[in-house]
Amino acid sequence: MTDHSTDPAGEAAPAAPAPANPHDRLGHAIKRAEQALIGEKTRALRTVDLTVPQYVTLLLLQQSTGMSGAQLARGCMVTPQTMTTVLANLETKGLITRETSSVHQKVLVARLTRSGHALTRKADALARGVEQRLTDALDPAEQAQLRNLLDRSTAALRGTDGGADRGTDRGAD
Amino acid sequence: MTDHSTDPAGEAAPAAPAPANPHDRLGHAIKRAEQALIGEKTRALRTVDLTVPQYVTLLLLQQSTGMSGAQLARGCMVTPQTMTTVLANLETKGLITRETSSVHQKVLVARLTRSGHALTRKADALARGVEQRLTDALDPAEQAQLRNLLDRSTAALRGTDGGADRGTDRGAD
DNA sequence: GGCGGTGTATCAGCCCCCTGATATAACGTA
DNA sequence: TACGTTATATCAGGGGGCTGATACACCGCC
Repeated sequence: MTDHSTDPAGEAAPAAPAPANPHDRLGHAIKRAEQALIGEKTRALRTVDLTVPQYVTLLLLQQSTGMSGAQLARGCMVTPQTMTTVLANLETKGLITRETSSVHQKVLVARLTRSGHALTRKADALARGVEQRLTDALDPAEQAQLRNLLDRSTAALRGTDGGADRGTDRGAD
Repeated sequence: MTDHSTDPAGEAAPAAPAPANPHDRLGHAIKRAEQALIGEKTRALRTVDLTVPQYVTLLLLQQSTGMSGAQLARGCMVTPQTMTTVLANLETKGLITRETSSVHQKVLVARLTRSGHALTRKADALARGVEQRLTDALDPAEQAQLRNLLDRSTAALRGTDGGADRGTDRGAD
């Protein structure tokens, strides 16, 4: 949209609408990168009518079929409740089937259907395309550097010093 | 928690529950860092009964009062629809007031109330505490490096070469 | 003066994600 | 065998985010 200088809420905003952030937080850069990543992936996957969580779940199932909902939740780093709805949506689409485990009456294991396999391959190609933009923009040394810095940031954020528990420990990837 | 080796869905999962990811994507590191960041901020802000989007909105209003919903949406990088619900929740809490702009009948401008100002200061202190963990873990050179790599990643992801529009162009921060 | 484009706000519907609570199945141990 | 622990799945409720669609106000142009 470029920008519109009409600014109809004019009676305030003494400086600019987005003034130079006094706390130009490093966290903001992380957030923007993640937002760009998930946004582009969402756009790419929309062409096959999949959301990002749905795609990640399918990918996990392609790698090792017959996982339970709880396993998938851990693998996708979401709560079991969230995975329940994702799986329900995937089943509605006919991409997976769920049946009780042969070794545990309570467990529902999920498997890709034929069309689920096909769509997963298509979706993965699309998602890799987005990821490719990252690896194209950074040389291998920079990629390693970025990964290192991010991992250290993650560790620092997750406390390890705070002492308190992490609530639902979904971080135990 | 830790891990349980029972693995009741056993009839599948030929390898481990979370097999070494064949595509050990860089994007995953970004996602994890952002998830840790927002998770810790959420935890910190819960003590003052605020969500992250609510806090960001308050912070924007503190910096320049009287912004419209659309301006706030752009500043927070969310859609106007989302901002509508955030503002409604903030108004219910008595932290902001909204009134029609003097220059545009259609526009509702938001202002912090007295308690809104007070809570924003408290919340900002909490959020800064989380951000502090980042700056403590990385020396200044590394921080600059991380910011640089993230910004380049964001730019690469957002295309600038893809040519297509970005859908709702909320990226115009 | 009428008209369309732009900006704004909001409703509706859907998905994701969380916390909290509940119910059931398998396992280990007394 | 009875009991408690663990893991599982699911329901209920709420916040947030998106797209799509609708409605109103302003502005500029004809």
